[in-house]
Amino acid sequence: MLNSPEIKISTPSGDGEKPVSIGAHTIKIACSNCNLRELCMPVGLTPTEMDRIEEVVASRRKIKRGGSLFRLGEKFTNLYAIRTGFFKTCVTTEDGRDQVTGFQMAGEVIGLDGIVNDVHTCNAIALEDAEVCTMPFERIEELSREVTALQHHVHKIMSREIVRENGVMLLLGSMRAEERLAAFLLNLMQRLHARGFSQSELVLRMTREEIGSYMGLKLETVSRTFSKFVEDGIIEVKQRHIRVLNAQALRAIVSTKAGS
Amino acid sequence: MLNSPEIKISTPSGDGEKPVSIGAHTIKIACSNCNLRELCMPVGLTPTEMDRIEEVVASRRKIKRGGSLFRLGEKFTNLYAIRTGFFKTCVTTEDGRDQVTGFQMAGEVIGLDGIVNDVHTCNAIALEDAEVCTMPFERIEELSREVTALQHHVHKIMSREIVRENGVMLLLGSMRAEERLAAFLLNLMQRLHARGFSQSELVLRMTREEIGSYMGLKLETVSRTFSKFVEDGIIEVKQRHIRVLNAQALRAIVSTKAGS
DNA sequence: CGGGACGTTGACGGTCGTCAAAATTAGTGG
DNA sequence: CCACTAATTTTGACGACCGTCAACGTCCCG
Repeated sequence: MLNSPEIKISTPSGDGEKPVSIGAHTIKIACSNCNLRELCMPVGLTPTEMDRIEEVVASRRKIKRGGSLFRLGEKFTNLYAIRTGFFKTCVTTEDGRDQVTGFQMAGEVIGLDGIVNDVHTCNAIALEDAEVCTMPFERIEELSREVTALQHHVHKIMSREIVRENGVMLLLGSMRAEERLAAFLLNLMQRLHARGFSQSELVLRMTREEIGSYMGLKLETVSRTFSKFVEDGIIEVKQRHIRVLNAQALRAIVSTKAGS
Repeated sequence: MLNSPEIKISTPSGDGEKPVSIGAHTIKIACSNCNLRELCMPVGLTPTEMDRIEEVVASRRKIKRGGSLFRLGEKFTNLYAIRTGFFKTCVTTEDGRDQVTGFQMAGEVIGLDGIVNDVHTCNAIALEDAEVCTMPFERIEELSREVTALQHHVHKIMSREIVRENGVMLLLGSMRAEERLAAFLLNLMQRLHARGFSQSELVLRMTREEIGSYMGLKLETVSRTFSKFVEDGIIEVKQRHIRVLNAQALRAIVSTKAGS
């Protein structure tokens, strides 16, 4: 609902092979070695195609926690594949409104909003120290004219984002606070699990206020609702550490026809 | 906010050249003659490219009011360009929830949700008798490998949809009923105006309930809010006919920092 | 003319936002 | 390592906004 559920990589790993420093230089970027390739890249590529796609990945870039990958109004030139870390994207209006439009984690692609007008329409902020692969969009377009699998892949990534946003609209338009937050937790768990993390434990990288913004709620409501889940024995909360004791109960909350 | 605002075609027309029947057959589909081409098609094509793109448009299809163009769960094969008529797209869940995710009018492309998994994830329902151009997605992909302008165009259309949905999320997540409906009316007006219709008068093709679903409100709230706008002298309402008396007031309502 | 879909309006209540205060944690500099 | 401040979180009291339920009015179409 919040994210398409079919993503599941086969070789999960906590941190994976970092760009190891040998003396003064760093090992060449190599998607073929990257444990996230099944998330970022098309499957079933020939070695030749793989090589060519690696050329698209121009460089890596590190972002400190709180720093921005791109900002609203900046010229669009690159898409970014997240290697490590956690981002939020948010739109802001002149009158000071601010809306988190998504949270992105390793293996996800960020920056698609910039394509229409060659300008980014949202901010991408790192919620923890992060590293991204920079992919000049012009080169993606060039190469996807030649490598059909890449073309498909780009289309699917964009379509997936559209479908994800449809799910968020459903959530914002018709669910009550408990349902929204249950869906939110389930979605995070599912995505983290697909990356090899625990099914039941997770660490929130964002504040209650950011969760609230994403879910169309105030931070107090987020806090209260978490507290209620704790009372009901559904989760344990210790600051940003959350342990899900009863995932089935969360699923039941989401699919309760109430509210509407 | 609800739709990207930069679309503006230069040769608007009320109904345009329909597929005129001459005797038993219909005039060949010709994008080059279509008055909507500036909405559906890339600009600056060579005549050769234009010819090739016309081959992609396989056929036309008429949908009666209330009929569906595609349904949730159906196999995805085509994108559709709306020639005439008005559609809604909506997602439904097992537990009976229903959320309108967008309203589409002439010149807009519909069906992008199906690309990720080759299955449509929403329903597209005609709100009035409609006609669409059917564009097999495989052929779009083929041709956009060869015609760069088409490739750009496809990417922009998808990105535009992502940005539109970001706007809706902002609206659903942080605006109050009056703000939502003011934004809704302004958006419809802007899109209709770009198609050559009046700046100030519009006919709603959807029910209060459908507006409410899109905006995350109940139909009673929609009705009440319209009534309030009437009291305030901002609009006139006669059933589905709406005349905007004070667009500036609507804009002021949207950008009031109130609410969140 | 009559039935059904759609729209309007009122009364009432629930959910969630607002405001405020206190508790806990994180971050910073000595 | 500790003190101190800022940031985040929790909890409570209260009220506003909007949903719910209900009744009535209007339009459309056979």
